Amino acid sequence: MQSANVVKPISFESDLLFSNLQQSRIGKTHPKAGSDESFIVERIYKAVMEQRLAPNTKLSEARLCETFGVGRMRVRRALLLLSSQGLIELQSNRGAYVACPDKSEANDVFAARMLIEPPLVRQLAQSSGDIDLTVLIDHIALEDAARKQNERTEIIRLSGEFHTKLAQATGNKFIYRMMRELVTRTSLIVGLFGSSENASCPDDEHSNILKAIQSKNPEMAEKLLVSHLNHIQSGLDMDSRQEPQDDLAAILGSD
Amino acid sequence: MQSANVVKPISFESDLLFSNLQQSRIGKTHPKAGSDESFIVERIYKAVMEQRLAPNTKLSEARLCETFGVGRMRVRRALLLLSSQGLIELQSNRGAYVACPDKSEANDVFAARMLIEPPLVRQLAQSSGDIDLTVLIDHIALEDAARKQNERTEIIRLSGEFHTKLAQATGNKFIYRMMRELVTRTSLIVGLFGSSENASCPDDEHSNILKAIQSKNPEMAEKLLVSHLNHIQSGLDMDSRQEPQDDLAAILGSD
DNA sequence: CAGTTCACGATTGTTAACAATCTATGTCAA
DNA sequence: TTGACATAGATTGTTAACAATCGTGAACTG
Repeated sequence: MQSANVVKPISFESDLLFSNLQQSRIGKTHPKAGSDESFIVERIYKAVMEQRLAPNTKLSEARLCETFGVGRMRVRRALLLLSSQGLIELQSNRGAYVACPDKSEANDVFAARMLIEPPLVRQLAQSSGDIDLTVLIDHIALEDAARKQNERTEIIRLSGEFHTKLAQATGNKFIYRMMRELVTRTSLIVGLFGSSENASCPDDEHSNILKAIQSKNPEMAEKLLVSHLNHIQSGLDMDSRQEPQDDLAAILGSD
Repeated sequence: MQSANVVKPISFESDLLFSNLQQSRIGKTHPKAGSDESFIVERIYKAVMEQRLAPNTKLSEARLCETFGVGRMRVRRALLLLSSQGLIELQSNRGAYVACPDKSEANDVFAARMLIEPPLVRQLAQSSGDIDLTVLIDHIALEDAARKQNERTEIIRLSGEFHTKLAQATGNKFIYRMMRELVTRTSLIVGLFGSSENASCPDDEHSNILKAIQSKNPEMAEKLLVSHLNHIQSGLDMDSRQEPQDDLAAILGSD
């Protein structure tokens, strides 16, 4: 039938989600969860972090099935997990849509980050001795490299992931999960309310924060982080939000 | 058999989960998620909060199906959600078990709470004017009432929920979710490592914290909360953990 | 008697067909 | 032309049968 059809209708699977499908085959024998739909979650998570999956984009089951080559069950499980993380929203009998935070939610996200991250970096700076900071050091290197090569999506994602890795450096699973959720949501917000310039964090602010931590200066680390978060937030225009492209725009845009 | 045994080891379905099944029928027309398995999640969440569902208890699909009178699909969705919140653990081809935190996880939970809750109550105390504290005031009343009536499970649950309601008072969805997860986990931990006396928080500490918030005294509020958390944690004996009862003990105990 | 193997029952994982719901198109009437 | 209505297609929700896996206990062997 339509098997020979080269239509290649849309963007989001091949462009956004198919990229490097093989790599996740490696960690197959997870000692963890029931089945392995985690790679679907990871792929979509990554696409959101890189601001390629725009808010309100529809994620239809059938399309995800053929995209990832799995049955509907796996896809539905993945969608349920993503919705529980707040990355997507499930509408009854209507399908799954990438979450589209509003002004109020955006404020909540930054308020939550303002509550958590300052004491977090302060603590990191205090106990800098017995904590492994190589993750962060390596990460700064990755950011620099991506910036040099001008890889936009990579820069955006790494820019956000620096903050999750701050949490990861504490070695505390719960703090890590919380930050991960907040950072992901921030990425959606910046994509919605931000201009293209400040899609990523300013060049050396991350590096300065890390230096403050390394030199065991809690006050400085906290101060730099607070002003960093303020930079991000003030770069947003909460009122003039660019209308979230619904699925039509996203799909038709790729022909 | 041992039904007369005072131990009341409990069958988890009738005693723990069936109680007031009807009430959740009310909020049927949720504007939200795909289907309504949320009442299953809520019921199990509540049972964990009240320390009636012991860690490592097996939650078999078939039993949950007949308990809640729903199909396997709903149950599996509910289990997946619960596992994503960390309340239960899904083992491949083996089923779902109530999460059983170890020493290290317990430390992480308290570390995370020490990071988040102090700035949280501090903030509440600072902006006490424009924030609705009636939730907390009402809650204290509930706690007192439950204590007077000596309703053990109620006391335990309310004791934990005070902290989630502190977060709820901020009006910030994300802070609320984080605290809820941490408090739930704390409940599991206290059930595992705590003695029966300190299963609930000391009588008036919650009340004092609330008073400090109402009188807009951030320093006092934070100080009281920190010592409160320390009380809880120091009441635990991390080394002599009572062996978690597996499903056999729980299920067979009810015949 | 101890240890291993095999087979059975029970439980979970998967699939595919079916049912219900929504969206879009086309028709008809005002 | 515009609006409402009805029908058809597509999409999601549900169910039940089937497949795979695990735990247990009996039988067998050394």
